[in-house]
Formats: sequence, C-alpha cells, structure tokens
Amino acid sequence: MPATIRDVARHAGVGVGTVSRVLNDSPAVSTQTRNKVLKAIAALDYSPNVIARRLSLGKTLTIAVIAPFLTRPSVVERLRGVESVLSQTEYDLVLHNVESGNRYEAYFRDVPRRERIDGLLVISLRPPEAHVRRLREYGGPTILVDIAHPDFSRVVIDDVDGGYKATKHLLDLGHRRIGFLSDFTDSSFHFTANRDRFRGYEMALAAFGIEARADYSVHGEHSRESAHEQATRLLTLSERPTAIFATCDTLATGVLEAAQELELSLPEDLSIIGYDDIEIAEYLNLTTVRQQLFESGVRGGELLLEAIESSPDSPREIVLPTELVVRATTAAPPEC
Amino acid sequence: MPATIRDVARHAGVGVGTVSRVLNDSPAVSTQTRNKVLKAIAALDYSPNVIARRLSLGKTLTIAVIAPFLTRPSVVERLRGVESVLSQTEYDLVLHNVESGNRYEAYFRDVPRRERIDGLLVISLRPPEAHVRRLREYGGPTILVDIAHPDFSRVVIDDVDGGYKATKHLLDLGHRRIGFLSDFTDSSFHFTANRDRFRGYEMALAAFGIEARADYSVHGEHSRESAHEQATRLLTLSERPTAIFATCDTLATGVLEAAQELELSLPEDLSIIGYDDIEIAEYLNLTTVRQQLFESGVRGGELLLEAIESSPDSPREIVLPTELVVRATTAAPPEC
DNA sequence: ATTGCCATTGGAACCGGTTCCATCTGCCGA
DNA sequence: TCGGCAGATGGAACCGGTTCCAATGGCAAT
Repeated sequence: MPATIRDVARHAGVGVGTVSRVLNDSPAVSTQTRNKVLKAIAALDYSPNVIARRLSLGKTLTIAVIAPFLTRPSVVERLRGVESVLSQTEYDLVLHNVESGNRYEAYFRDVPRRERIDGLLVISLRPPEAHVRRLREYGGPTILVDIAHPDFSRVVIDDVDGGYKATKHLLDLGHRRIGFLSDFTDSSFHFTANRDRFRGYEMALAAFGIEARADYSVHGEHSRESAHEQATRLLTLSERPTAIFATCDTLATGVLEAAQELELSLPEDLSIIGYDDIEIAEYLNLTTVRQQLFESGVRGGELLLEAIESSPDSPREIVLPTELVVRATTAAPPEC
Repeated sequence: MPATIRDVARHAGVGVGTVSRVLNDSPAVSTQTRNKVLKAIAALDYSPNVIARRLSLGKTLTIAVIAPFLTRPSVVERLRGVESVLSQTEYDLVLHNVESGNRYEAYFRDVPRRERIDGLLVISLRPPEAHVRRLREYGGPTILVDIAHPDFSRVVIDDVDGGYKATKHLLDLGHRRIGFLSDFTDSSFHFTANRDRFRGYEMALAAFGIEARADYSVHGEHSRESAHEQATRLLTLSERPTAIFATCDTLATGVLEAAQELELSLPEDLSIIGYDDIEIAEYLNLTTVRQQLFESGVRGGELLLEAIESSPDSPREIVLPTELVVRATTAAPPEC
C-alpha cells in the first residue's frame, strides 16, 4: 500500500496539516520542519493521492475533450495542440472520441457534469441544441474549437475568408467554371465549416459577377472514395468545371484520383485546390488553404484554462486567419 | 451545487446506505424502496460524484496511455483502438503524448503510481530500463502495444515476418539489389520494430544466398524529407538498388519523391514497398505490408482490462500477423 | 408465546487529502 | 513583570461516496 499523508506525518513527527502545508508550498512552515517533512516524504516514496486531493478541493482537475473522428488528421492536429497546453498543468485530459451519432448525443448529455469535470473542450462538433442549456449551466466552462456558437467561447477559423481566398485564387487565374466539393454540409454532427467555405465561394464568384451553379456544387461522405465519385460526376458534366475547390485535402485526393482516371493532366486540364494543408498536401504538391490546426488547439486549451480560473461573463471569440498556399495543382484554365 | 447522496437520502426518506445500494444495483433493496429512491434521484437530477466514488473504492478508474508522436497515423490508429474499448467501460482514458526525450523519461517516472492510475498502456515506446522496476511494482498492470519486453504483457506485430515478407516479395520478383530504409533503429525512444523488420530483411536475403550490404541500409529521421534524402543517397550509388524497402509508408512517400526527382519511373526502373498500410498508401497505390493497427489497440485495451481484474502471474503475448498488399509500386527489376 | 432466521434498512466509520481554528511559543514593548 | 501579537504547529471536521455492522420487523417453526 502506498504511504499516506498520515504516515508521512508520523514518520516526520509532525501533524498532517504541516505535511499538507509543505506539499502546497505554504510559507507558514519553518525551514527546519520543512526539511524534516521532505526527508520523510523521500524515505517513504510518498506522493499525494490525487483522488483524495480532488475530493477535498472540490475540483476534479479533469477536463474532457470531445472530438470527432480521430481518423481525420486535422482533428488530431488540433488535439495535439490542446494536449500540449494541458500537459503543462495539473489537469488530466480525458478523451472522448465520437464516431457515431448516438455517442455524439450521449457524450453531450453525460459528460458535462460538475462532479465529473472542471471544463469541456469540443473540437469541430456543434453541440446539440437540446443540450446547450446543460453545457452552459453545468458549472464549468465549455470551449469550442473550429465551431461557432454564440453561447460559448470559441476558437474559430475564418472559413468564409478561406473559401473566398481559394475561389478568388482560381478566378484570378482565369477560371470561370468552378466546382465546389464538400462532405455533407449538415449531417447530424453539424459541422459549420463547410457552410462557411461555401459562403466564401459564393461571395468570390459574386465579386466576379458569376452566380453559383447548383450542378457545380456536390457533396458526399467524408472519404476519398466518395470525393472520387462526386468529382467524377462534376468532370463528366457536358460543360465541366475547369477547376474544383474541395473543402479539405482528403477530399482533394479523391478529386486527384478522379482526374487521373479521366486522364486529365494537372494543372493544364484541371485546377484543384484543397483546404487544411495537412501533411500529405505538401507531398502531393497540392495548392490549398492552410489553417492553423495545432494553434487552434493551443488557443482553445488556453481559453479553457482561463475560463476555469475566472469564469468570464461573456463568451470570447478568437478568429484564426487562413493562408493561401499555392503549389502545383492550380494554373490558368485551358484555352477552350 | 450538485445534489449529494445525502440529499437524495433525505428527499427519499431513507438512509444513505440504501441510496448507495440502489446506485450499485444491490439486490438487497425492496422494489418499493428502490422506486422511492429512483424518484428522488430524478427529482434532484442527481448523479454520483465519481471522485468520491473513486476515493471510497480505492480505485482510480483511470488508465493512462502513453503514446509517442500523435503526428504518426499509425499511432493514432492504435489509440483509436484503445479508446474504442475503454469507452465502453467505467474507465477514463488519460492521454500522455510524448514528443521529446525528456517528457519520455518523465512520464515513465511519474505516471505509474497506484494513487493515480489503475493501469498503464504504452504504445510503440520501450520503457526505459531504469523504470522497469517501478512499472512492475507500482500496483497496476502495464501493457505494451507494438513493443516487446519480457516483463510485460503485450500486443506485438510480427515485424520479423513482415520484413521477411516484404523482402521476399521483391526477391520473388527478381530483385537482388534491395535497399533498406528506416528511421533511427535505436533512438532514445527505443523503437524495436525497425530492428525486427531489418532482421526479416536479412533473413529473406540469406534465404536467397545474398548478404545484406552495409551501403544499402540507410536511416534518418522519421519524416518524408529525411527519407527523401536517404533515398537519394541510395539511388545515386554507382550500383544502385533496384528496389527499396521502407519501414513505414510515410518514409516510402519520401522515397517516391526522390525517385520522381531522379526521373525514375515506377515500377519499371525502381520498386518500392512500404509498411503499415496507412490510408494514404491506398491512394498512392503503394505496395506495402499491412499491419492491424486499430486491432492492436483493441487487443491492448482488452489485455489491460483483464489484467486489472485478475493480475495474471506471467506476462501474456499476443502476436498479430501482417499481410502483404501488392499494389502498383513493385514489379520485376529492369533488364540490365 | 417464544425463538430464530432472513430480508431490509439506517448510519457510523472510512478512504486521503485540505483547511480552519485553537494552541503554543517566543519576543517585543509598556 | 505582564499583555499582546505574530509565527508555527496540531488536529478535527469536511469533501461524497462505499461498506459493514447493528437494529428492526415479519414470519415460520416449536
């Protein structure tokens, strides 16, 4: 059995209060006594029981992260950012991975409880409206990363601008028929990013006096295979787009595949632009819109720690910019 | 303030012991009393304080996962497997991401303590010998995934066989000059996988009466860029290899890049085989050795739960097989 | 009617910390 | 010489569960 604080107290010939004071760096301990206690701690290989400490403090020293789809590199990058902040603190990071709709509901119902966690950080998932009240009232802060909601502090990416930049880049190159390919804009997980990117796409087109064509906007599941299919649909239209904006790099790989299958050469016959700038994008020489994935996690973690210290009265919003990264998959459209 | 068990007891007009028995499905409660208690629980929106429960039970209901480099898709896949098992239990999964040498030591020193966790699962990291004793004696089980150590239960991949299969495949195609490219075989993180794969490589060569050439075996950091460099070194040798076995798919992408740069066409001029079969491999049409990444995490999680229930006297070992996946980057060597 | 047993229940003690209050000591100033 | 105060210390009470023991009531057997 591990030693307890009372064992240490007995061994050092002092009271438990004194040991606790030494452990918590209270100044009200004489150097002599402190040394005695430290010696006893070393002799017994004592380390405090965090569970007891938490109960006594009335804090769980635990924060939960709800993240969807660890299969997505972008989510993992954000998670790394969060972890890097929390690992420097006393807080434990408990991970909840959401890959199905029922777990999604269940987590938002069961996780936010004062008795369980001191704070909650949600990555890329919109909280179900039915549980918003609980999230606001459970007693700890809720921070969103890569999702906007007026009730919560959040780190968001300026996806409208990102979509705008991507589309503007293509327009500037001379493209006028630009396809938009995303995964479901309104699945049960309520991603908002795609909708925003689409708005940026529309705005850029509008700035060039072009109306978005319904048949140029397609979406399917979040997978290369699905993107491959959807891109094939776009590229076999009688008047096919000369460029395709895919709302993430993974989808863009599906577009690349489809183009290859149709024997279109890049970037002469077709321009492709992705989104995220995940690691593979550089390898593929994919033009893309970079967003600060790791950084978004870091900022989210920081927001959360601040909010735990001093619950702010109104939600804060941090907006991270995007950056166009031009590589080899975009160029002027073919003559025709 | 959340309701406590005493609030519930008072509200229901029973004793705290009875409420506790209802919460824990003890049969020794009359239906009538049980209903009264359940009604009170609902009325007060009560949920038990897990921290208090843990202190009282003397269990932390927490398991720690130490994982290196969440940047690596293979590690994330294993982690997903672990999470999928633990999410169905009462245990919290606390994640520790190791990306630098000093955190590596620190985690193995500080995390395994009975007061903190009920069990520990380590992914792809060899425990430092200095801390093996602590890991064995801290009071909970330690399970390794993708790392072998005689003192601990583990889920390992048959990497010798994997390396053998990869090399044999190339030999069967007619290759005789086969390069071996890996990341550091003995960094401070002590990965063992690469060493095993190299042994498989040597064995396959030996079976064909070929000795491994020192100048055909290169290694650098775990990155595409580094692999690119190393592969360039191999491919500019006066007698260059006709095939390269890279010990993971990420490294293989670097080899692909180098080949492209040197204007070697695949698979005519050069064959390339990777390892892991991460998602990108399929897209790149990369021949590779598939290992059961997600499954290794699942089995590791299961081993851990079993070991917590009934500490087995001797370590168990689960060996997962690999599978050769032939795609488009391997073929017979050029005539010369 | 009495005894004994079982099912059910109440509640004290305990888990291992933190914190607050009471106590003690020593020193200073009056 | 004595009061008073500050600094140091001991230890009880508390956090919110679980568990065990004692108590109660009902019913069957004698």
